[in-house]
Amino acid sequence: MSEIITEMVKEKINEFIDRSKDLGLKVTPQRIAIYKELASTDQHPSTETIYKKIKDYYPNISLTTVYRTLETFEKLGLISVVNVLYNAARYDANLDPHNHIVCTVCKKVEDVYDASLTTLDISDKTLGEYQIKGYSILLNGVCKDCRSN
Amino acid sequence: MSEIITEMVKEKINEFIDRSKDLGLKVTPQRIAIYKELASTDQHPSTETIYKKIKDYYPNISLTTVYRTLETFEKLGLISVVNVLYNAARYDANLDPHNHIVCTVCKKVEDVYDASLTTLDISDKTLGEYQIKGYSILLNGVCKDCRSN
DNA sequence: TCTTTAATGATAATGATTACTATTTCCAAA
DNA sequence: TTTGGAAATAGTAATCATTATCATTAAAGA
Ligand SMILES: [Mn+2]
Ligand SMILES: [Mn+2]
Ligand SMILES: [Zn+2]
Ligand SMILES: [Zn+2]
Repeated sequence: MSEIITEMVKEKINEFIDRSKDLGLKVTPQRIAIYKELASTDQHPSTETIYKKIKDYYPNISLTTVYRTLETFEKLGLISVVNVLYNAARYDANLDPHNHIVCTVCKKVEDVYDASLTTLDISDKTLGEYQIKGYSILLNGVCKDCRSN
Repeated sequence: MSEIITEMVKEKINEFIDRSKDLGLKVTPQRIAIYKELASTDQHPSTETIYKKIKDYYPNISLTTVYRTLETFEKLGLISVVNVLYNAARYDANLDPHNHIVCTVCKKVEDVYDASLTTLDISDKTLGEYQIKGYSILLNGVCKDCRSN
């Protein structure tokens, strides 16, 4: 299992490197580390969380670099921001169509795959004044752990 | 028109006062001012914006009070938070079922009334592990002004 | 009116993010 | 393979939004 994940992550990193080159982004060890951490989890980590993980094996990476890099990746569409909480931004390297649910108690963010939520027809509905680009659905509830607490 | 809005707002304020009493909240001039500003607009203002408006006629109101009061109102369900941007929280006194669209350029937030978006069946779908409370849909696009720019 | 307790205002503290700048490093061209 | 220069990084200071603290004030029931 962990082997398979590692292989998948390796693939993703290679794709990431290719895309970086296409985009004219320099491929640095920091950027690879940041992308790798994000691609290795489905936890939607914050900047700080990613920073701490990398610190373990790359002790002199700068928090500033992590902030800047995540922002760069996001602007270029290499990753996405999961805008869920009112404090820290949470990131996601998974670009497959999906939505998220947040536990209102422990603030955990999990993926929700449901075709009926990713295929809403919003083209003509809504405000005619807007040129609609997309939408995101954020569900909220209480997770199993927090219910049994 | 402006007369009619004023009447509607007056009504809302009276309802707000009644609800406050029911909830055991003290009715203070600060609270009335904050609720009034929020009930008078469809712009989804931030704390800072509300604070500045009130300052004009109530110069010694404290920014802290505005923060604290909006949080109190939100916790009690008197208003809602529109979680759209990554910086400041935006509030809404309009509790009718509706969603929001953000202009990705100017960050304006507008209401979207569309029954098909407010009546999604999320009860059984999604993660069985969660006890679902609700959902919010955030559309994004470019507004008319920003397209003609 | 009096009393109690919640609410407020002033200010300090915190947490997340951004700005700045000197130094380093990627990488394309020679 | 070297090398020049632009891009990226690290370290630090600054900023912005929000929260904590605490002494003072005021709403509202007795
Ligand atoms: Mn996700
Ligand atoms: Mn609204
Ligand atoms: Zn939970
Ligand atoms: Zn706009």
